[in-house]
Amino acid sequence: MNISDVAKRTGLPPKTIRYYEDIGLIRPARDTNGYRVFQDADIHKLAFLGRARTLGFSIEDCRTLMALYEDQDRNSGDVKRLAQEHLAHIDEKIAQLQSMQATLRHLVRECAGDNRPDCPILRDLAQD
Amino acid sequence: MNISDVAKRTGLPPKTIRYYEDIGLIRPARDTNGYRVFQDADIHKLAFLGRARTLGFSIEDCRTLMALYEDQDRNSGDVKRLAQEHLAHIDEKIAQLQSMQATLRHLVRECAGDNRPDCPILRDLAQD
DNA sequence: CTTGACCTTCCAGTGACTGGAACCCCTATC
DNA sequence: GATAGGGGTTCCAGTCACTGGAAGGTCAAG
Repeated sequence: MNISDVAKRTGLPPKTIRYYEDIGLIRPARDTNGYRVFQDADIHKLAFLGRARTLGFSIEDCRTLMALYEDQDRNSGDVKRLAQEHLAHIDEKIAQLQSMQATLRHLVRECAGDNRPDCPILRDLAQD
Repeated sequence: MNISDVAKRTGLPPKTIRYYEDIGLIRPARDTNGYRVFQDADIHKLAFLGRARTLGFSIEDCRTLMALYEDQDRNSGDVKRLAQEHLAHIDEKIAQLQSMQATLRHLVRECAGDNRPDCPILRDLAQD
């Protein structure tokens, strides 16, 4: 299979697939003309990576997760720890964003949003 | 005032303050020795920028907000629109993160996290 | 006069792609 | 056989908002 077919199958853009090869996450074979040839195993790996990325794991986490996936002697504890750390990270980000959200919602509600210059949002930013 | 004092006062690292000058957000004066000399107005601007950044506004948004702040003839509607767009962005991010959070929480709960290889997290990623 | 803490500029790296240029390959059609 | 198009390839630069580090100038204290 060529790269654009794989892109359709996995939902990953060709550029991203090439990038993943670049950084050593996959190693597709090559045809005599230099084109990448993807086997089922490559597609499986890319799907795995895509799913891990949509769950927000970093590329380095993905690398680790793939290694664990391929290691028959892994400990599920290692996977769980990674996932828990990532989850903690996400919890933190959500909290930060929610704090921004609350402040912004409040300010937006206060602001008339008309053609006059008076603006509670700017007043807040300037901390009057 | 020198840069490290300003850093303490505003909570922004010296590197960031220099960067903000680089991209034209501030224009501090210079001493004869080449050192930056910060006036109250500069510090005020930096505080404004710092606050806007903690609310998650992009640098370009900050530039626009500062311009609006300094424009006596502004319309608060322009400020409000910017804030609303940004808020929508944040809402979206939160929703994404919460979806990841829900999935990860579930998977982490399912995973034994012991020394055996069986792992629901990896099973999910591989979409068995 | 030296030490150490400032300050300066400039360059490179971060993460995870993404856009674009320049070029090769393959098939179909005129 | 020429050409058009739709693939593929590599490589370089840019994104965003800093951050680290090197190399060097400046200043106050002892």
